[in-house]
Amino acid sequence: MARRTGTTGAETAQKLTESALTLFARDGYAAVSMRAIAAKTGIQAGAIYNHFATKQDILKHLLTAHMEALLAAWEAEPEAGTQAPRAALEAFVRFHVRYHLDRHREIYISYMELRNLDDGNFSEIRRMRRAYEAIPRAIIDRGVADGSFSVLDPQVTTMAIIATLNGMSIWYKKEGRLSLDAIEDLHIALVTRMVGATKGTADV
Amino acid sequence: MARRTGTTGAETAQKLTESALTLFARDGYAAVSMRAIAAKTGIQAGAIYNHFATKQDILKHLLTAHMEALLAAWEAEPEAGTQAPRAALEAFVRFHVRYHLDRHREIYISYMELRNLDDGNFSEIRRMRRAYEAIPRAIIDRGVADGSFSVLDPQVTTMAIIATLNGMSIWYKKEGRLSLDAIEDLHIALVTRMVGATKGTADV
Amino acid sequence: MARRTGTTGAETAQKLTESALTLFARDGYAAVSMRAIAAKTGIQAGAIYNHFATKQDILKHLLTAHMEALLAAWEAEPEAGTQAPRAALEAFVRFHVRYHLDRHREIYISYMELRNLDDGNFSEIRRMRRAYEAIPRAIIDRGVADGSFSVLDPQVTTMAIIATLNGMSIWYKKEGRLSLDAIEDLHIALVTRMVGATKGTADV
Amino acid sequence: MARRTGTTGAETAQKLTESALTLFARDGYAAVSMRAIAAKTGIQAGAIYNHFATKQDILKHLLTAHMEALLAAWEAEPEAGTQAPRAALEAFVRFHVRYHLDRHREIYISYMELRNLDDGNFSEIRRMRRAYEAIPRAIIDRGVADGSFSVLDPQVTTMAIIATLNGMSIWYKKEGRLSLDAIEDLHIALVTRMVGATKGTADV
DNA sequence: TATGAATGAGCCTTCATTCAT
DNA sequence: TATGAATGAAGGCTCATTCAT
Repeated sequence: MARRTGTTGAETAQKLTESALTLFARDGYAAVSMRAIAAKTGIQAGAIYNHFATKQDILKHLLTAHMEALLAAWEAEPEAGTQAPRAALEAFVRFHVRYHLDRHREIYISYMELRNLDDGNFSEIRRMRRAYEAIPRAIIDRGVADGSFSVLDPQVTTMAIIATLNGMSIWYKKEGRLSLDAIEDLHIALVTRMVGATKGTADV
Repeated sequence: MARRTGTTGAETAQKLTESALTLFARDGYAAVSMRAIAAKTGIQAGAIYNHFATKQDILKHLLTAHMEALLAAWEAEPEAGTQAPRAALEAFVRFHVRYHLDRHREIYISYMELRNLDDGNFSEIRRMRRAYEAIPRAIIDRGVADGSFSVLDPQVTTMAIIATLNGMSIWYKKEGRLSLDAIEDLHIALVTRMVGATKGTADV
Repeated sequence: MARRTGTTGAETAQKLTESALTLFARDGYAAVSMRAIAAKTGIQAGAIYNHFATKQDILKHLLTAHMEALLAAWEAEPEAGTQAPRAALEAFVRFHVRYHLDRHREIYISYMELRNLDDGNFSEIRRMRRAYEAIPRAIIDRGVADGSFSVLDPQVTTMAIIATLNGMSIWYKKEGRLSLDAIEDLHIALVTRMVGATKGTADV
Repeated sequence: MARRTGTTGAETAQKLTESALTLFARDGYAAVSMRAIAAKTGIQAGAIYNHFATKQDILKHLLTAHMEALLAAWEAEPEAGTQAPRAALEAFVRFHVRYHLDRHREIYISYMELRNLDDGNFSEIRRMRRAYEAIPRAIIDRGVADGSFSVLDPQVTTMAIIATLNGMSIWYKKEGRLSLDAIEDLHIALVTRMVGATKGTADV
């Protein structure tokens, strides 16, 4: 029939992305049907196409929006990237932990659904992901350069830090044993050790 | 329309698991069709059912076989778990790195396809995975107890180590910049730092 | 790829039941494919699922609709069940013959496809069938009670009458040797004899 | 592998027909797979083809064997067809009831699975069935000719008798309310009435 | 914008049958 | 004769997508 009174296209689109995010994270992109997304949203499958051209577009939108917001959020951090390496790394860890606290689903599909992106979309997301990974890498490089850090291999160390932080973003539950503050402190300590920080405030 | 001369069932079953492993790792369980597995194996889709009852069974077999072999391999390690914490952790890292060197696909699907397992199968795999994760955890606990290690939280540290090692297992390519020996050394160093090892031979 | 101009869902559903009825009656439920039903209806197989959830549902619908209509038609008969036994039995035979005249297929699948119903559906149809068979049984009981009929066993007599009438419904063809009136008269005579009617108008 | 010691082909073939008879009667020809027949027999599906060329052949064999045995059994009846109409009809009913007592399955598939026969097989079975139906028809004709019976239409009466007897063969259970003798007597009485027998012993 | 009906492709699985062993 | 592995076709059903309304 027609639009239900009081709803707007933007609202529907927003609800659709929310539904898709939940379902993709829970069941995986390939296992989620357009009908399932529509049902969770309270509309029929055909109506999705008023908002997204394809199922692929929904995934792309989810991942792009997440990465863009993530990068923008880091940019918005006060003094992002301007601090001394030790403080910068600590700030990055804190930022990552806090930013992903309510974004389990986003970070999960960001790593699980990459292979379901079409080539072009994949490249775009990979570019953004690399931009994000470049943040800790740059901090490490600066730390190595000024002697704050001592690492055997900056790239491997970066990968290990990213893996540790992403892993945590997935398993961490607010209701769990550890508070957010504790999680932050633990990971700052871990990361500090991984880079072989030799001086500064947060020594563990 | 019958068996081709010279073939046996065991051969076909083996080829099927190999095909499925490759395809599941590349495209994901849900995106791989029985026809695709059959085609890669050189048979018709229907013939798969002489070897596996369902598509789900193939996945289960792949994951179970991998986890069983992994646990058995660790058990077969000389002095597994009997060494001092520092040496034991080093041995574990070395084992993990070497064991997974040619098993990108297995470790990948072990983490990516868990959600595609039926409930019963999922529980079984999770149990085995926890058994594997208990290995570094036990080493850490021993190290904390005897003062070899200093960690803020043994569980979080274990998770971080697992995440680091698994991440590496996925991105590492033999033809890449780093040799296997280098990868081993780098990760031993990283993990040693993560546990705050305070004494012993492998200090970095 | 969408609805063809001028068609409606109700029309398609109606055509589907008609197609299924014909095919089930001719080839049997198990031997008829959804594709065959769709083809006879002029749509693709997948479109059937906009109207029926499963193949089983089509069969259930066919049988339920038939039995409901049959029972409702008897209820709608003037003086249904209020006449004297002899007249009531005659009315029932006449009703059965006339009602099934154009319903060869319905009565055929009602007896042939019962075993292809799922348990729940089977029970429901059996209940309705028993309600229909209770009609002649009640008449016979009344006739026995008031001395109009003389039967050795009311239940066996009822079964024999039902078998006779259903058999006729299946082999009778309008274009055949016998007119509808003749068929009616012949079966009234047969049934009258079967119940050992001892008095009344329709004596043969 | 090879033949299991102590079994012969004839034994296997016999067990196969028994399995098929049970399964066809219970689930219908189309719903029974060669694998199901093999499993019930204790062999693999492929081995069936040492005994029957096709699934269709099994059905044909079942129906042909049943009809041949039925006709032969009637031929073997003492004085078959030589008695006076009244006695002959009584003998036929008695024969039919007794012969089918342990042959629910045979008579059931004889009526249910006709449509699953290929054209040639169908014709052959129909010919035999007609030969069987000709038996009561001939008796009726003789009875009408000599004044023992009074029927409005011999063909319709024959069909009604066949329908009554077949129906009984299907619903009758040995453990039920009625003994075999009672069933015989009841049906002799019913059939006697249906043909309007005017004189003779078995008057009811 | 949304619905509901349709398409055409594809999916997992089953099946009758064949044949090397 | 029997097994076990294979084929090729088909079956019920789902799906992304389209489009008249």
